[in-house]
Amino acid sequence: MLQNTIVLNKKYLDDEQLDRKEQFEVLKEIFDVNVRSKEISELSSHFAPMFKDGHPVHLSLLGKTGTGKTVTILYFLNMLKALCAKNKIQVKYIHLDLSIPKPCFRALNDLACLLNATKRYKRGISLDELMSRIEDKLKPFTGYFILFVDEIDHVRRDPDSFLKFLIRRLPQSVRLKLVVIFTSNKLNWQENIDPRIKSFLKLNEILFDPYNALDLEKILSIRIGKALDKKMIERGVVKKISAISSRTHGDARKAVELLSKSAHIAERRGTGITLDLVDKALQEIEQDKYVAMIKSAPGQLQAVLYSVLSFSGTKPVNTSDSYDVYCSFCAQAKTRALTQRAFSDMISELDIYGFIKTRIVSQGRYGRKKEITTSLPKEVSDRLKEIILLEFDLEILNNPELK
DNA sequence: TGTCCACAGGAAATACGGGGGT
DNA sequence: ACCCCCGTATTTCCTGTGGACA
Repeated sequence: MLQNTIVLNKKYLDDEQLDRKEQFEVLKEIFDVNVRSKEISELSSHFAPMFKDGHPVHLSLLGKTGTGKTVTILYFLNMLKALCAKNKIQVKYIHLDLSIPKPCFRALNDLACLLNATKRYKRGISLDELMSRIEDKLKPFTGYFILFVDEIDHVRRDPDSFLKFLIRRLPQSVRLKLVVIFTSNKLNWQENIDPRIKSFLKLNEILFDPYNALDLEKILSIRIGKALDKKMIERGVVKKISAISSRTHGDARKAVELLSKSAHIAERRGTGITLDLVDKALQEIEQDKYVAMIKSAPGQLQAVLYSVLSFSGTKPVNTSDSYDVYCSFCAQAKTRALTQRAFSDMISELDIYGFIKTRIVSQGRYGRKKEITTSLPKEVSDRLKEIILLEFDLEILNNPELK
C-alpha cells in the first residue's frame, strides 16, 4: 500500500538500461504474440533464397520512427543467424547505426570500425583508403554478408559516394554475397540519389505501419508484466495509453515512455496509476521535451527564445521588436549579439522546433513582417525563461521592453 | 498602375575552432 | 609547437516580395 510498490523493476521501462540479451527476451515475447508477424514473414520469404544458395536482393524497410524497424530486423537477423548455423551456411551481419546524422566519411569510418578494419579517424585519411581497408577486411570471407544500414537518409554530404561504394564497388571487389538492408523513415529516400547508382540498386521494400492500439496494448502489457505491480494500475489505463499513442503517433517507444512517466508520477504521489495520471504524464512529457531541448541548445538560441517569450501575452510580435529585446538581453548577459540576419534564422529554427509560430504578413505600404506568436502554455514558457536565466547566470532581469 | 515599405531569405565572404601532420 | 586544412557559424551583401497607398 505504501509508495515504491508500483515500479518493481524499472529497467524494463527504459530500453537503454537493458543489455542485449534482455532486449531480445522482451522482443521474443512481443513477437510471440503476433505483433509484426506480417513483417517477419515478409522478411523470411525475402531471405529464403539463402537456403537454396540463392542471393536475395537488397532490402529497404520504410516506416516512421518507433514502428519497430530496427528492433524487428535485429531480432530477425539473430534468428536467421541461428538458423544458418544449423544449416551450415556462413553468414555474418553488421548493424551500422546512423541514427545520428553523419557525413559519408564518418559513416564509412564507423563501418570500418565495426569490421575491426581500422581505428577511428576524425579525418586525415581519404575515403578511398577507408574503402579499400573495408574491402581488404572482407576479402577472405565467402559466405553471406548482411549489412544493416539503419537510417540511411542520415548520411549527409555526398550520400551518393557512400551508396556507390556499397552497391557497386564493394560487391565487385569481394567474393561474399552482400545483402544490404536499408532503413529509413522517409518513403522517398531513394529519390535524390544518383540515377546511375539507382539503376544498380535492386531492392525489395517492406513497409512498417505505425502500431495500432491493439499491438501497443500487447507491447505495454508485456512491459507491465516485467516492470510494474499490476495491482496498482487502474483498469483501462493500458487501453487509454494505447489509444492515445496509436492515435497520435503509433510509436511504441513513446507509448512505453508514457507508461513509465505515469508510473513515476504515481510513485511520487504514493498512489496507483489512474486514468487521470496518464493525462498528467502526457502533459509532463510534452513539457520535458521543450525543457530538454532548450537546455541542450546553443546559448544564442536560448537568448533568442528568451527575448521572444518575454513578450508575455498572446499578441504577435515582429522580428525587429524582438531583436531589440534580444540585443538588450545580450548586453545584460555580457554576450555578443548576433546580426539581425542570424537572429532571423534563429527565429525560424525556433519555429521548426515548435517553440513559436511565425507567419509572414504583408502590411502593404508598411512593409512585410514576420509575426511571431508563442504557442506554449504559460507555465511552460515561464519555466523555460527561468531555465534560460539560470543558464546565463542572470538572477534577476528587469524587462526593459515592457515599459 | 506604379511606388515603396520593411523586412525575408539566398549566396558568397569571412571568422572561428578543433584536429591532424610535421 | 606550429601550421594548415576543413567544416561550421556568422556576417555581409543583395535581391525579392504582397499589397496599401497615391
